[in-house]
Amino acid sequence: MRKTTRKEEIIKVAAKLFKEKGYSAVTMRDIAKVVGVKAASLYNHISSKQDILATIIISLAEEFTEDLEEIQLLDSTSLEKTRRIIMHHIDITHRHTYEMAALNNDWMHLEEQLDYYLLLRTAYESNFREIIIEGIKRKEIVDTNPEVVLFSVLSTLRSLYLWMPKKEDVDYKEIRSDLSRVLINGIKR
Amino acid sequence: MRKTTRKEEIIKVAAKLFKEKGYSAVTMRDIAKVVGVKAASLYNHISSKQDILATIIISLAEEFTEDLEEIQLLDSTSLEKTRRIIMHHIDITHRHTYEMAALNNDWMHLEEQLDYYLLLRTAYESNFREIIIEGIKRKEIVDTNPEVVLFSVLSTLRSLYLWMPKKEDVDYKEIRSDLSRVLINGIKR
DNA sequence: AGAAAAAACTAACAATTGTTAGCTTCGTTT
DNA sequence: AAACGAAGCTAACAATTGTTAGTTTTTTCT
Repeated sequence: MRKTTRKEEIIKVAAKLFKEKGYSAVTMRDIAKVVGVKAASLYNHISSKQDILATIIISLAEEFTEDLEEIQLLDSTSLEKTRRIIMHHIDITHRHTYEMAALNNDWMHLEEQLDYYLLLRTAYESNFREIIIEGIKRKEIVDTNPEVVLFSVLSTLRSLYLWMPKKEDVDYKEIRSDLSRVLINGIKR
Repeated sequence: MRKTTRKEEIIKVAAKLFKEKGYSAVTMRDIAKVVGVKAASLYNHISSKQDILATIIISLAEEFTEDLEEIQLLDSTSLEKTRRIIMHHIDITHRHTYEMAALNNDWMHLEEQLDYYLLLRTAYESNFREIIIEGIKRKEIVDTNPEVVLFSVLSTLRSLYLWMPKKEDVDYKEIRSDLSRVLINGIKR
């Protein structure tokens, strides 16, 4: 049982608020109020508002990158690799629901780290696209514009954070199996 | 050929900026600069920043509502109704790409009109859900949690605005047929 | 051409923003 | 008990925000 530091608490609170109103609409005073502290006190733990955003987004983006690199090395069919990407995506979203909102909606407010983030994102999409193209070649995946296949899967996964928390009544593993089935059905040949 | 009024121009420029940075991060001075005018001059045409946002979101939400009500009255299978919803959604996004971003990301910044917007959205989702449930009953749609089916389709459609403008090279009608095929494949029995 | 209306401008406002400086309080270690 | 560092506080700052008032320019209509 790790004890969460104040810094981690601030970042978690910030992520939750960013999800509700977006980075720009959240003030340091908003974050401080939820943490139970004055705004100036936050600066004993973090160096800037921008720093909070970058921490949230970059660590999440790196987790996605690592997962995908691992999957690429597997000796599996393209469809199986795609299924694993979907599963990982659902798992990460389940663990980091608020952070996913920032990743999706507030990345353009990154400053120093913007280029690095875009690099990670582009690489992720390229690698996923390659898997899909390979799957189409091997006749595992339906012969449709690969861009459309990539988009239809990825956009659903990326929106999952909006929907995940509302459905705690529905079992998480049930969602995972139902959703991956629907997504795979859409693209398998 | 209707001549676009200054008010319409302001709203269009605002929508484009809202898409790029989000409502909260866009200032009246940003909008004014693109229009080619001083910020104070905007107020000869619109009554507030909030008014711009509400105009964008509510008119789009009402268009979705009207389309869906029309589809509900049709004497078709559930799968055919779903196919039409998908087509309409793609068409609207094609015509109002920037506005879709505000609808998706900035609705929470509505004030007076927030409740009305939520009413429209809830009704839209309920009506769509009913069509899906009916389709599952009639064994046209795969027997999966209807919430998952609804979400997987709707989240892809709602993200389309992010992707539509990049792919002007791909023919719009080709996207429409490819994407609707993938989505329908995912859910049909 | 001249009047009226529409739309632009300048200047300013009150509020809110992220952040810093300097000081105090608390818990821990010696 | 004394000393120290971590983490809180108050007060303030310079910049930016949406918006208004008052004035001037431009367009429209007779």
